[in-house]
Amino acid sequence: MGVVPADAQRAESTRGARTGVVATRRRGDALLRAIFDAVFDQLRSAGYANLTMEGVAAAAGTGKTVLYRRWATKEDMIADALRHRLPSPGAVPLTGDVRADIHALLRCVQASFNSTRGTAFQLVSAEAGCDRPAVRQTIIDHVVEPCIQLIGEVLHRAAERGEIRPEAAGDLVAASGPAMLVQYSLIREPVVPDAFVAAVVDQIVLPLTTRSAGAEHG
Amino acid sequence: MGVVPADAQRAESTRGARTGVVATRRRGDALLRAIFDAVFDQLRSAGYANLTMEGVAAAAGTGKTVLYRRWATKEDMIADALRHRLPSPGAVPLTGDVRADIHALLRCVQASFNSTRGTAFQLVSAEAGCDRPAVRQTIIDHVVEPCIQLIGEVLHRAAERGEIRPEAAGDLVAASGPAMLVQYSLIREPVVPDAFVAAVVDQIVLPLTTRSAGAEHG
DNA sequence: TGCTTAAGATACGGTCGCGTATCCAATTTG
DNA sequence: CAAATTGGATACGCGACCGTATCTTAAGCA
Repeated sequence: MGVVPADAQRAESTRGARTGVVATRRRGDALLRAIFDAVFDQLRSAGYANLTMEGVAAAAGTGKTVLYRRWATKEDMIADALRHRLPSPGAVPLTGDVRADIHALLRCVQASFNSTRGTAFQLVSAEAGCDRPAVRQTIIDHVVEPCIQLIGEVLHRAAERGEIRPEAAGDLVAASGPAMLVQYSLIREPVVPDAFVAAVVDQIVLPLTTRSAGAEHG
Repeated sequence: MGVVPADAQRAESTRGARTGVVATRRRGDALLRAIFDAVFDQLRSAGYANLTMEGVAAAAGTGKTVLYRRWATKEDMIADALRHRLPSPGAVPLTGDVRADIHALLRCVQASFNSTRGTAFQLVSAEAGCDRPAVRQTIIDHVVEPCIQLIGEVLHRAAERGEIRPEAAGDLVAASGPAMLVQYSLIREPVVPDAFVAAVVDQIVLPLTTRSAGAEHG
């Protein structure tokens, strides 16, 4: 073996069957993109618990070798995939309009689901409370915390301008928007629709900021 | 082998080291409780992805045999553990007082975290968006949906009595409380403190129900 | 065109966990 | 106390996946 005509096998290789193309060999970014697609594909179909390097390699139409050349562990690979796909809340331009800014920041959280095929929070919580939270922290640090933080700042400045009631500029209100999106992704379906984001802004976050609301509670 | 004195080994068995007791053999419910403790222990320390039957057996001070006598698969075992440990929202007595009832129902969601060592939502989302959500559905069906449902009814009746604004009796407001608790458990720490539940009631849910709130939005 | 780099197939030993079978001993039952 | 039951310890074959090594060949570059 090894002396057999290799081209015969090559003709019906896995990759050919997947793309339908005559097996053009990918490199660099194109390959990387295919791998990341495969990662989220696998997360979605098999779940985090059952994701394997071999499965990802097969889904990407490549070999384990290629993966191990880039990442030492499964966690590294996933964390890297996230870093490439997750949006950056810090890059969201803020206008000063409370409604628009909160909406923009929540769409950022929404994008973190949709850009990862709805698996982002699956990842966060697959390791929740676990002793070694490897992947989990990537998402929290990269998207959720910054978004809550920025929403908090938006609220705080609005409160200083007197646009909203001062009590609304607290941690809980700032966290309410992201919480609703997470909830939706977990309970309903992985991908959060635009309409839901808008509904959260108008029926949850903004109502909490209006002048008279909640004065008698607390 | 097999003819060696078995008592010599028995003296320093795993179970003895764990309980400090002279290895009294458990049965029925006592054994079941030890197994469920071990399940949540393992979920917490190793995570859902790394939970194994052998690990649970070892942690419970028993053998795989005992587990397989009761459950066919890992998922069955975990689902059963949940069914035994999760609170029943339907059993919460409702008084008619909006604040008290919502508080009671949210404490039920809180209890679903704390009674499972904070692993309940870890489980929900470990399989979020996955093709075969085995364990996930148990928690959603058993606690989260009923709680949201009941909160919705409480709000609805309060709206009919004119105690809260009618728009607040919608799905989003009903879901906001549980969403905040899930968020906390995932982002901050697995176990949700009492004070946080109270803060959610008074700073999020109730403010959303007050008369004037949010009239101009949406 | 020839050289260098990296893709991708394949094979391999090793480990881990699965699920079963087997046997022994502790409880419970009558 | 004898019988029936169930807990508990191994042992074992099996398959999946890991991580590495090897080799061929396509892609990019000078």
